Amino acid sequence: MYAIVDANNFYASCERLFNPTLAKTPIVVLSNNDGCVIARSNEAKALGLKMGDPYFQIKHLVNKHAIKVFSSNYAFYGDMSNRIMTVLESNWPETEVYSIDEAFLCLNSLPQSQHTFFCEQLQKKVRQYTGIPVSIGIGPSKTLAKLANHVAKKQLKAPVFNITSERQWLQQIEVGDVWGIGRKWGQKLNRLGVYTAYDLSMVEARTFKRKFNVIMERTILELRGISCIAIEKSEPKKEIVSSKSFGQLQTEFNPIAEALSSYAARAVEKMRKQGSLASTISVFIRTNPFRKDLPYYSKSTGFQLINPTDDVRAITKYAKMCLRQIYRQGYHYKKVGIMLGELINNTQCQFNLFDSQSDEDKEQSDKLMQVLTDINHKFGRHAIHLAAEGVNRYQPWKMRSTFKSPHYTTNWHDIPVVYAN
DNA sequence: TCTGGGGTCCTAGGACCC
DNA sequence: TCTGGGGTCCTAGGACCC
Repeated sequence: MYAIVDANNFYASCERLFNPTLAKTPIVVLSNNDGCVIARSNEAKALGLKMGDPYFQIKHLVNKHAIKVFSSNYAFYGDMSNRIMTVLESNWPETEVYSIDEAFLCLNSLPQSQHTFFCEQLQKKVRQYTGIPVSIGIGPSKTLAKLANHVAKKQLKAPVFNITSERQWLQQIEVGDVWGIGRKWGQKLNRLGVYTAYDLSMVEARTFKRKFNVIMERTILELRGISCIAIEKSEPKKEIVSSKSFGQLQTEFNPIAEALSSYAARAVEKMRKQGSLASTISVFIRTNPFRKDLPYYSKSTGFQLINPTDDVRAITKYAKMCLRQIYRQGYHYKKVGIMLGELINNTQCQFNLFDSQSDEDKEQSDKLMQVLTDINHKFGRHAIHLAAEGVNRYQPWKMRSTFKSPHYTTNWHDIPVVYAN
């Protein structure tokens, strides 16, 4: 038996948390660069705003209905996420953090009769300790728990729903809303006469494995209540990507190299946090695919490192080498990014037989990197960085973030002040 | 003017091995 | 006429998730 805890309109709920006057106001949160809608409060959903709508296309609705708009504030959402996960983990041992706003619990060690009550208590506790409303779905497989959560939110408007003895709900759920069925598969299933979650649970699993793949077979079995996907403990990432669209299109090499250097630093930071070294590095660059009036260009390149490393100087140097290979003058670039791959544990590094780097070099690099990490941890990200990231205050490639809320919970200067009379 | 970022898994096909 | 059987590794592309 599984439960899935899923925050309601997570980013929108976070923005509301320190701004209670917005309790009834429609809210949307935009993606990086203030590009698309990625979160909506219930009021905004009711006004017909869709996930992924480009902001510039919905601006008229924003004005018409006085919708409150926020740029995404991941430092804030990430911190709220940690708080929620801490509440869950300290109240239940078998939890799996599944995404920034979701966690699975394995309930097998609790008697069936207590599942619903336990989750109701947990739901209240999260609300009380963090201020964020969550919904919990319960079922005999992860897929059914997700489905129960969907029913709780969309149909019942209830905080907790246990689908175990209420399987008739499967007939109410469109097959495209099933966890693991995306747009393409949803359409293909419709063409095969499968329209609801119930329909899918009744098809012959082996036939559909042939028509799709083994993931489809598992989803079918899971819908029947046969659990095929267990709780997974968090593994280190196998690859780490850092990329962003520019605030304005870029044509020159230098600002793009600056942006790339800053993403490289970000990628290294993430990689060092999980204790890995990169064995491969690749860089990609592309123009804006939506601009039909400008020539399109997209290219990537990369290479294998002889010595896996987590030294930001080395990785930045190699990244810029890659960029030099693929940069062409005359294009309007929209995005650049770096990918660190074949990550290995930094304690299991296999040294190269023909390694020219001495042990002292390595030791010094390790120490230097640790000092950088420590300084930035103490004085804030970016307190110290490579000059390659740029030293001018004006960075034309920086993303737009026009409507960003304060870092309420992660920055001393942004902590809200409350006056009591 | 304006359209996100970061991941994982699976399959097919080609190259290669004995 | 007829052309083995069994395997690994790599890559590209497509699908999915949040």
